[in-house]
Amino acid sequence: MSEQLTQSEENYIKAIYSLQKRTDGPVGTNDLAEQMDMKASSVTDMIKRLSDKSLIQYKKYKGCELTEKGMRTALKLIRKHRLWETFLVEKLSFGWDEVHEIAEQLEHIQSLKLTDQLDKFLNYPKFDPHGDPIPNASGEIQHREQSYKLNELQLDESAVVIGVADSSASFLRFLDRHKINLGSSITVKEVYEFDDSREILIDNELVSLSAAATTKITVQLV
Amino acid sequence: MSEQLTQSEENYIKAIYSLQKRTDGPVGTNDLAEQMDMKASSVTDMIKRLSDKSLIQYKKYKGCELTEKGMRTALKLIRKHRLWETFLVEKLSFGWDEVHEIAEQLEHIQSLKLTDQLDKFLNYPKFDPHGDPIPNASGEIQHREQSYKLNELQLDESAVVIGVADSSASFLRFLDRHKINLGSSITVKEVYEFDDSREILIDNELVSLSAAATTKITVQLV
DNA sequence: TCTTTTATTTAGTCTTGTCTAAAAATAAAT
DNA sequence: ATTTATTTTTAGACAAGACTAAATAAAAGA
Repeated sequence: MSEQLTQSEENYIKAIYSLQKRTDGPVGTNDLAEQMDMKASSVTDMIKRLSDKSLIQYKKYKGCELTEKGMRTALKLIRKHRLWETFLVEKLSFGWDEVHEIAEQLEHIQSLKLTDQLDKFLNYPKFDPHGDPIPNASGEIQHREQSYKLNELQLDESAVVIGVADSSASFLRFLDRHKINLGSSITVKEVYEFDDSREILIDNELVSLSAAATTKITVQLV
Repeated sequence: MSEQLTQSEENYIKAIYSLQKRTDGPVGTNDLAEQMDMKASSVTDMIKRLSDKSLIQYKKYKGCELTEKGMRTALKLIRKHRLWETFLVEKLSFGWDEVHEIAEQLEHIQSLKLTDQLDKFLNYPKFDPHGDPIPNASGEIQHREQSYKLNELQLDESAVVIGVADSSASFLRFLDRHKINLGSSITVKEVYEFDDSREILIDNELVSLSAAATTKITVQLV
């Protein structure tokens, strides 16, 4: 059925997926090159290979887009990545800032059964440790109800943390040190207009968060 | 400290380790080529690379042997392989005939912490699902007490199965179908001299095993 | 010992995936 | 609309890791 892809090909597919989702429309060679941390010429080469395998649709100078097949491939990879991250955090007690790199390797392991058994072992989680949805075995993604960024909340509104918009190790460590986790309940206790920073009540403790921080924290009203 | 090896290099190291253990002495290029399912010329190339990285000691036309450093590398790989096999069987309910291939991929994942956390999660197992010893974090292997092959047992002797000398899927399926597992208690109820086959009592059931089968089953007397 | 066989290495080619430098196409600006 | 700037592609090179075919060293036999 699906011919084996190299790790490199898989990485390109994932990058195209995420750029495509972000900008909605064809992905440019330079943007892809930046995302992959590679030179544009290398990207052109790979784009041709992926196009030959009909994983993407590609017109010279016009950027590329995932085909249906490419989309399925991307979702499988994302599924694996997020399941492994969940495993690492929940079963092997890794911090959520430590798992990305390792999951980046684990997502390339080839075995449908492995993925599905892992899913079962973790009890079919719907969201990973960063709050991102995990596609199920058919590639379907469970979408969240209306969510907000923490900086959109007004005085005295309460919410629960469901995700982060920045998975850099530095930001995740920042959250850890402020005891902010997935599932944490928070209440806005003060909004300072001059810099849009907020005082947040979390676990009976008051912390002050800059706008730079609150724009990266996704919450759902309660 | 230890520079990153490619998967290919790691596979060669493992193959050299196992041949070296089997024959005790320098490993010939052709033997290695056969083990790796590759051509001798390719092996010569790789041997040079590994020698440059001082993982093996190599004299032209004289075969190769792992250095201390190469030995440590091999033991780390074997540790990872066997821990993953244990994980797959014990936590993800794989059959012991299904795990080798997947562990072959998982053993290349780079993260010391991952390996050690996995070890802890599995409660520091000393032996893998095939009865092979798992090196600890320092590369030390716990050796078994005196063990025998099942074909060496005489009438009415009892023992417990601790390993197999053939990990082919076909043989492991054979064991599964005869309900022979690691830890199974067995008693020899009959020895037929003409073909050296045996009747074995296992779980209150009598099964007949050919010499071909019994020579591949490792047991410890009880 | 000389010769034949076998094991090993060398030389040269191929593919994948990267690069640099240069050319060509598209987009932006005057 | 013509020039300038940007983006993308092409051409050619290189390293890793495999191959085939040919050469050479070592081992075995007569």
